[in-house]
Amino acid sequence: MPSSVRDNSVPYGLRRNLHHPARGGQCSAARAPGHCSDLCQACSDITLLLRPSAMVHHSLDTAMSITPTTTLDSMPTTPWSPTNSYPDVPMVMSGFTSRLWSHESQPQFWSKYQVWEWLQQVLDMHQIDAANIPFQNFDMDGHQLCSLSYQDFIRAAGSMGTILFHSLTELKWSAQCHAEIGQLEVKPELDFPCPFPDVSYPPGEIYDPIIHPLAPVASPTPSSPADIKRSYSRPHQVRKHNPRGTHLWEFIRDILLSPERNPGLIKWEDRTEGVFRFLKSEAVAQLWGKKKNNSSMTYEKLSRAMRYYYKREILERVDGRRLVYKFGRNARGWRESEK
DNA sequence: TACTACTTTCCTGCTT
DNA sequence: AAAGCAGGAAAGTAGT
Repeated sequence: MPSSVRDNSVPYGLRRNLHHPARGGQCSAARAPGHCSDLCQACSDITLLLRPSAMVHHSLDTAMSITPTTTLDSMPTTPWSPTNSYPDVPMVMSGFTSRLWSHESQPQFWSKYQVWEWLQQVLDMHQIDAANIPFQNFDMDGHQLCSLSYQDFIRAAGSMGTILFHSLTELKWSAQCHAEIGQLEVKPELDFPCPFPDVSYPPGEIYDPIIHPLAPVASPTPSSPADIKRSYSRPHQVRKHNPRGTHLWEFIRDILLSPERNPGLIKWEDRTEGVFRFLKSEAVAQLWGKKKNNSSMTYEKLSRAMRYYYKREILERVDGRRLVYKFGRNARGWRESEK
């Protein structure tokens, strides 16, 4: 239908139902967040994602006082990584329990070794040369690390201090989010004041795995601190310019690779085969819309874009399963071996 | 400015 | 009945 004859004064969801009488009554809030007086699932999901302020303040107040249970010399029994911190289990909000956010994933409980791992992974994520960070200044465990102020980070790591502080803050935030997520009061709020003035996102902005790629997913875990230092010897790498910004499939991929920042949105169905499923389809669409500054983004539109990827073999069809997609031969960066 | 790649919007028909 | 999938068509957006 030519756009000239489209009735754009009527929301598409309603227009569609007008054209499609079988579709009356779907929640239009998913298509127009903030305009729904009754809570629907999508609104609730978004709220959970966008409303961390209370949790964060609580996190900052209380996290520091937690007594570490690890010693300086204790070594982790398992490598610290988002993948093994988050087993492939359903991660819907309501079912999110503390077993998915174990002590070893909380910065407060890190050993000295884990602090170094974190340093390495932040550097990997930002492709920063290790020479930029004086490791001797971070010869401490997680409890001590968490007690550092922003200024302490600046003193310890110079310009890198901001990145490190930012990363640690997010991890503490995540830890607290996950600890409290089950008790979280659900309200239809879409904006929140940024809790970290020194490292703030723009007002109302939510975590974006592309803009803020702080989740440590970049590299294999070294077997020792010595390996960590050796791995830093490579020259500083420059990110490949992506003139179009992040594509949808990359956005989806990065959510999958950073589940601790977007719990319960998308989950791997088959990690090895690249099969994944949307758990909160409208929430993902809202997140994508937020990134594209498009408040009217819906899963319906997002899924159309996803279907275009079939032709380009960035995605493959998964027949007979709703909300399930599979990375295709032209998708890059999702395999564990590619990290 | 034109071209291009990619995404978004709208739609119908169908399936789950 | 509602939600999701498939895919055509066209418009919008942004980089070159």
